Amino acid sequence: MRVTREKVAEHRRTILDTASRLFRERGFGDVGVAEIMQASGLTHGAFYGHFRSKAHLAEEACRDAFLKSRAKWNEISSLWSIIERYVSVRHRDEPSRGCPMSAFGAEIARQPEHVQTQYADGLRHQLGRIAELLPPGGTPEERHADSITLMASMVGAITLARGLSSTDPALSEEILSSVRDSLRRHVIEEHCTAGAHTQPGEAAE
Amino acid sequence: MRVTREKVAEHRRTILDTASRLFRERGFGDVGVAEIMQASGLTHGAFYGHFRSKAHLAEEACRDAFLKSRAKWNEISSLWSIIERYVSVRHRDEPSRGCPMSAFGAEIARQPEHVQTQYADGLRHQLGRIAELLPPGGTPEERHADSITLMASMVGAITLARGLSSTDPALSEEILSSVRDSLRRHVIEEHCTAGAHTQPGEAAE
DNA sequence: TGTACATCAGTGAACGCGCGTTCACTGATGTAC
DNA sequence: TGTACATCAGTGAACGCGCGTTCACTGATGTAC
Repeated sequence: MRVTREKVAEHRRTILDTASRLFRERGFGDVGVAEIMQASGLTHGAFYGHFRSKAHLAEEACRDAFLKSRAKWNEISSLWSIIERYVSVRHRDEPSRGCPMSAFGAEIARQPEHVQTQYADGLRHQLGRIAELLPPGGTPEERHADSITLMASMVGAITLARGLSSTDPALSEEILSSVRDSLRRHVIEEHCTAGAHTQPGEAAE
Repeated sequence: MRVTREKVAEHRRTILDTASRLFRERGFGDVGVAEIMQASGLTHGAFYGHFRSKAHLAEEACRDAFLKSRAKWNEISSLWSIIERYVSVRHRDEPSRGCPMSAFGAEIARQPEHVQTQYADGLRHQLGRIAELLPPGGTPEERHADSITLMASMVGAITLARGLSSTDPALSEEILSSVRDSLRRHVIEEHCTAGAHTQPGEAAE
């Protein structure tokens, strides 16, 4: 049965939100069109009125996940706050609401190129945001390189911590705290004029 | 037709090698039993004479991938050599012969628990090996924490670099070189007595 | 060492199942008068 | 504003396909004499 134009737009957004969430939680391959539609309160047949294919949905869902991530990061005004929230037990346990880079992991490299393009765009934006929040100092190239190493540490920490959360929760949390502490020291020592060159143990909050 | 006992053992090893390679290259979900058997020179029906199920093969393949990785790391006697080889274009482009941690990424957390257990065991061994190679100094806890942060950086770098290698190869290589340089500075400056406290730019090879 | 037979690794057809996708149909919405 | 009809979003059965797994069968291997 036909529905209002407003409902159509609403359904499309719901499908996109649901897909963005489920794909991050369980990957592109393990989530089917039927499941996404059912979780969106519709039947699978209606899917192709909204999206041309599952691959096209994956592309838009990837873009959507990065947009949501960007919105969060733009609301946070300090680098340490981003690190603290990213490298956390909460983020580890909620991939469906978390960063697409950590959620998609190795799988993104096996997706169609138009999906990978969304990933690349999103990643560049996140790196830019980190560079903005990096304490002043250094050339643009150095700041860019610092953003990259910081991002890699955060993604690696979440990836490893998630892989261990069921079978070795103690080591999983240790990974998060070790990387978090290391990044705190790094950000505070190397860039903040106030706390520069203090010993790791005495680093100020 | 029946084959010799030697052939049986050889077939099992071939299946395991092939699976270990294909799973790392394309993930557990995207590689089927039939494909593994065909690549091993057998028909799919023979599979269940060697393994109880695909999940059991996944467990053994995960274990096998870590054993191969450990063997490589044990042959390398310096931390910088491990970093240099791990955070490289070559490793990025050959996941099938590379580190299972970077290859499995987020997917490992969705595998059966007995597969995740192999992952946890393997990860602990790799961390131990890094701790052994870390320059002397610091408490065991500090050395353990250092191993973790180093491992996280390496895994994050390869994961991100692989996700970008098709759509933004320049940034992909930049990720590898930035993280590699950062780790070289970190390892040399903070631990090596000879090169301690030199400026990043003048750090010795 | 040679023969007769039991064992069993490998083959390939077949199983049920869930996947992405298509399509004839339904009935409420949007539109023309 | 009210009526008649064309439009089209959503439904659910059906499509071909590949998946993991099973099984009757084959024929070379291993073994008992």
